[in-house]
Amino acid sequence: MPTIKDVAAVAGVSTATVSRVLNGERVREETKQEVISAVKALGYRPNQIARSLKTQKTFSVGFVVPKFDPFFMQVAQAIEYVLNEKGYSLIVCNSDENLEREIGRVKMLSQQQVDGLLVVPTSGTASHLVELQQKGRPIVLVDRMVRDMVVDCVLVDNVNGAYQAVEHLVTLGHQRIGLINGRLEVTTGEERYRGYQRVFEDYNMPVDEELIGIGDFTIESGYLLTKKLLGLSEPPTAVFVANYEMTIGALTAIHELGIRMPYDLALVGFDDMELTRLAAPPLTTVIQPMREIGETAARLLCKRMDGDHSDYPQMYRLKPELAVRGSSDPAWRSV
Amino acid sequence: MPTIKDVAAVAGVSTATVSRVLNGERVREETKQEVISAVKALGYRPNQIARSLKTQKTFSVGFVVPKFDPFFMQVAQAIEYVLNEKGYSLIVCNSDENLEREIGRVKMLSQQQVDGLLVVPTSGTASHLVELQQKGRPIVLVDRMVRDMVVDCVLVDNVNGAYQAVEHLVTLGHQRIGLINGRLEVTTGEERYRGYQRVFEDYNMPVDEELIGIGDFTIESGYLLTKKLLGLSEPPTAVFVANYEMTIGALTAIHELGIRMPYDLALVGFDDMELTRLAAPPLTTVIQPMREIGETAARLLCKRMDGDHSDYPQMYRLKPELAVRGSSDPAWRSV
DNA sequence: CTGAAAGCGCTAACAG
DNA sequence: CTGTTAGCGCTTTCAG
Repeated sequence: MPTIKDVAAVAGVSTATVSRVLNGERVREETKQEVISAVKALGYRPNQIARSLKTQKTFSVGFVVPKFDPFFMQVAQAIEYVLNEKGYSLIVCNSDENLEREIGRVKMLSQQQVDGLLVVPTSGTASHLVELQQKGRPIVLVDRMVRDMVVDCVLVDNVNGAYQAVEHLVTLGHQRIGLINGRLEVTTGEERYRGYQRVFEDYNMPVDEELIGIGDFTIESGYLLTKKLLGLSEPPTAVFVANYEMTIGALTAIHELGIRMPYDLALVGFDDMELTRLAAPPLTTVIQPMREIGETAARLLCKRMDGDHSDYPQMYRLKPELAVRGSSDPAWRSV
Repeated sequence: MPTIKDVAAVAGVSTATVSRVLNGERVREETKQEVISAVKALGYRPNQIARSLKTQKTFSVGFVVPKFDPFFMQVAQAIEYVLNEKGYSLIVCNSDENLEREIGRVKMLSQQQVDGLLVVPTSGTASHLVELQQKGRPIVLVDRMVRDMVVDCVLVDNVNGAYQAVEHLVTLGHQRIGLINGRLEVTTGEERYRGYQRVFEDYNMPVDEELIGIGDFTIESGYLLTKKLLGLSEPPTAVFVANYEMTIGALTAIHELGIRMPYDLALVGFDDMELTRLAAPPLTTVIQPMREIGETAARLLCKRMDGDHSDYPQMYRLKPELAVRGSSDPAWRSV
């Protein structure tokens, strides 16, 4: 691999001049051309590592997700797109919904000297993030928050999303409405739970604790909790499932039990993936703006990496939207 | 951020000694302890960039995918897992099924000095990859091949997968079998096409070109091609759809047209995602071993990065498996 | 076993 | 406008 020295030698100039040409600084047109042809002749490409060491800028950012699932990957795609526009590359890491691993990944990214970090935190603990932050690396939390940390974040209004979902079920006349949710330490879990509760408050209905299932946002746990709820002596007539993976699990259980939606059970799920419209019947879901989440987070991070610290800390609360379809509404008809 | 110098100063030793401790070389136990406590006291973390510059090893590898879709992300997850075990981090890039972008991403990764590269090539052109390869960077192609390049690759036996799918349909008595496929320049497209053809050869049946739809592996094109096939004066009685995204598109069209599977139309799709078992009826699909693809590719790359060039070039052809379910087989019953 | 010193490839003052 | 020079933070001979 040729270095800047080789280029300088071939072009008959100093390395400084080559560097200037490479970085678009003013250089006499003639010498510039010589440098350029030397670069071409050698097939030279600047070594980003060396550049980074000097400039303290790596043009890479990390994104730590709890899972490579469709939701986070859609967000990742949007992030990657925005970042690449600005010359950054994205290092995607999987924390596996496990704090130990999350800490490991963050540490690794930190040592790789990423210019910024996007994290979907696995739990409420934040010390490893705070540490990084204090070293001056911009961090933006995505989709989930942590307590005890002042930090930029891009979130969805989960309370509102859950509220819309459950209120919709109430409006349809349901009283016994089950909730299938993830761990409450995860802010999305806690917020969706709050949205659920709030509907009961507002409509002055009692909450039956028996109908509240707490799992871990996986397909498996959605499946198990649904089975459990439907096996109660007085099963719910409607269920709200608080994320995509659990929705898949719930559907599996429902299919298995031969339960017909929306007649035997009305269901509102979460996230608008392909599955949603293709299921039979099509699923009523709370749609999260995945693309917008990613773009917003990436732009905010870029702003911070550019040294613009205005309005810190900034918190976005993007609005989810309820799409009513056949799984909840007997009157629903395809367009 | 403290540097190795600071640690050396605090510990009262030279930077060389600190480096030795950090890298596990033999150092007198006593001095070692002093270094360790200095490291802790300062919260020191080695700068991977500086280390990389010296050692010519970045402990990062790139993965270029045509899309952040479920199939590639499952593969990515497996890759990430294996790589992280060995201390590497994974930079995931999206070529958007576009050669220009692919070249851009590869160039970026090359400048980031990744230690190795995993690529799902967008097209048959390979010059940008050959170039990198000649610079001594290990490359492993994943899922797709390119012509005119001697390179390690981890592929699926697509001919066989398609063959199984189509033969299954023939066995069920179908004669007019549609094919919904991606571009033939993409090797997976070409191979699945060949598997389709081969069944017709082997069973001595004529291929009706009218029933062959060539799209681009997207949901949209799966949708359009399905509509087109089903709108023929003599529509097929069965369809084989050659990837997951197109399968989703096909299902959308089928639902829209109110066609009942498997009675009006038998369908075999590709890839075993959640959707598969939850669709009504459950989908017969060709299952690709996504996890194995990722693990195999990652291990092979690691081997190359470790300097082991035995059996070069190595080509894996992992075996897909046909899962027969209700969308093709009237006799199918859920377990 | 440890330290001094060179240098990985590049950029950025500072001179000229 | 261009060259010289001094590092960025780390590893690695080579001496001691």
